[in-house]
Amino acid sequence: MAIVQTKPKTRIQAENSERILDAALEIFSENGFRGSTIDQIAAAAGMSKPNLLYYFKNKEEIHQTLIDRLLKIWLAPLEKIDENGDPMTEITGYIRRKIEMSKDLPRESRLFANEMLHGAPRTLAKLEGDLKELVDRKAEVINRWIQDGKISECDPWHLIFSIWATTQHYADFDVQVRAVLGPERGGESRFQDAAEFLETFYLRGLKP
Amino acid sequence: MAIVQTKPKTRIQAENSERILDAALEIFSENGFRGSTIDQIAAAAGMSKPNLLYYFKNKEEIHQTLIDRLLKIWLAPLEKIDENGDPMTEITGYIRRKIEMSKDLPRESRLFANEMLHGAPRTLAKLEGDLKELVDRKAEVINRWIQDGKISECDPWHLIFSIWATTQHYADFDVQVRAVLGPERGGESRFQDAAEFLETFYLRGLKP
DNA sequence: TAAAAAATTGACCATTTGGAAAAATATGAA
DNA sequence: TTCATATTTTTCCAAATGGTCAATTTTTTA
Repeated sequence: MAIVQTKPKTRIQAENSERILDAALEIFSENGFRGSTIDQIAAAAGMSKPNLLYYFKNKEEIHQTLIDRLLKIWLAPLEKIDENGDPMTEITGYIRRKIEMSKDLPRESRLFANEMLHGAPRTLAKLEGDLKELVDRKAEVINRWIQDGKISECDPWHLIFSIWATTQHYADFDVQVRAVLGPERGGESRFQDAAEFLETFYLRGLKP
Repeated sequence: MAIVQTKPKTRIQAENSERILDAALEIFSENGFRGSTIDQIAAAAGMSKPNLLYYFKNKEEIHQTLIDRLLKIWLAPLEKIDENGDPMTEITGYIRRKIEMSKDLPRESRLFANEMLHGAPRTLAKLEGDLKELVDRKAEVINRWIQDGKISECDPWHLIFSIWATTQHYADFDVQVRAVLGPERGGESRFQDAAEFLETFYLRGLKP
C-alpha cells in the first residue's frame, strides 16, 4: 500500500519521494498530465512502477503534490515587493527575479502554464483565494505609488499580468524564442537580453 | 479508407471535414493532444469514431491540419504592420488586433500555446523558417523607425515577444486572469481594459 | 543476530484507446 | 430507375496504461 503520511519517516522515503517528484516534474512539464505515463516517471526516477506507487497513491497524487509546492514558489517573488522600497527598484527587481525563474526553473513554469491552459482544474480554488488576495494587496501598493506620484498612472492588475506574461514567456515559449532568435542570439544570453529589454521598457513606461 | 485529397470533392466531405476540425479544435485546445480522444472529437462533431476516421487518417492528421491552418491565421496580424505607416499607429494597431484574437479565438491561441509548451514537435521547422523570416523582416522595419528617431531605442525582437506574450496571456491564462480580477472586473470588459492598458503602456515605452 | 518493518519486484488484470475491416446504407449521375 | 460511388455503422482487435497483489529482498530495530 502507498505511503500516506505527509512527512516521510525514513531516509529512503525522503530520498525516493524527492527523486519521484523531480522525475515527475521533468515528465509532466514536457508532456502534460495525460501525456505522461507512470512508467515514464518511474523510469526517469530509476525505479519500477509498483515501487513508485508505493510512495504515491496514484498519478494524480504526484501531480497534485507538485502543483501544491509550485504555488508557493511561484508567489514568492511577488510577495517580496516592498511598499516602502523605491517603486522603480522594486518593480525592476521583480522583473529580474521573474526572468531568473524562467531561466532556472523552466519546468516549473511550464507545469504551471499547462495547468492554466487547461482551466486550472486543480488550482482554481487557490487562484481565487491566496493568489487573488496577494495580487489585490500588491495592486493597492502600486496604486499608492501612483497616488504619491512616484510612478505614472496605470492599471496595477494589468501591469502585474503583463510582467507575468512577458517574463514567463521565456520559459513557456522557449522553443519559439530560440527559433526566432536563431543560433547566434538564441544562446544563454537571451535571458540577459530579455531582462535588459524588459527593465528599461518598464522603467520608461512607469516613469512619472 | 480515409479521404486523402486536400480539396474535398463533395458537399458532404466539405461539411463534415469542417465539423470535425471545429470539434477537434474545441477538444484539443481544452485537453491537449494526448488528453483528447478520437471518441471525444467524434462525439463533439456528432458522428461515430469510424466515420470520423473516414475523413482523417488518424488523430495526428487532424491535429496537423489544425496546426497548419493556425499558423497562417497567427502570423497575419504581424504581416499587416506597414513600414510606411505611422509607427505608433502601426504598433498599437497590432496590439489591438492581437487582443481581439485572444478574445475571439481563444481556442486557437491555446492550441498554439500547447504546441509551444511541449516543444513544438510539429511546428519547429515552420518556426525556424516562415516565422523567423517574418519576424526578422518586421524587426528591420522597427529598427528603421528607431534610426529615423520615430520611436525610442529598444530590441525589436524582444519588443515583438513582449507583445505576443502580453496579448496572448489573456487567452492562454484566461482562468488566472478571471480568478484574479474577480467577478466584478473579470467580465467581458477585461479585454477592453487590457487593450487600453497595453496601448497606453507601449505608447509611453516607445515614445522617442 | 534474529525478528519486524520497510522497500522492491514480477506477474497480472481491467479499462481505455487508436484504429482496421467489412457490411450496410445513402447519394448522385446517367 | 439503376448502377457506381460515397458515406456510415457494427463489430472487432491489439497495444498502452493505470493500478493491484503476493512474494521476495533489504534495512532497521531490539
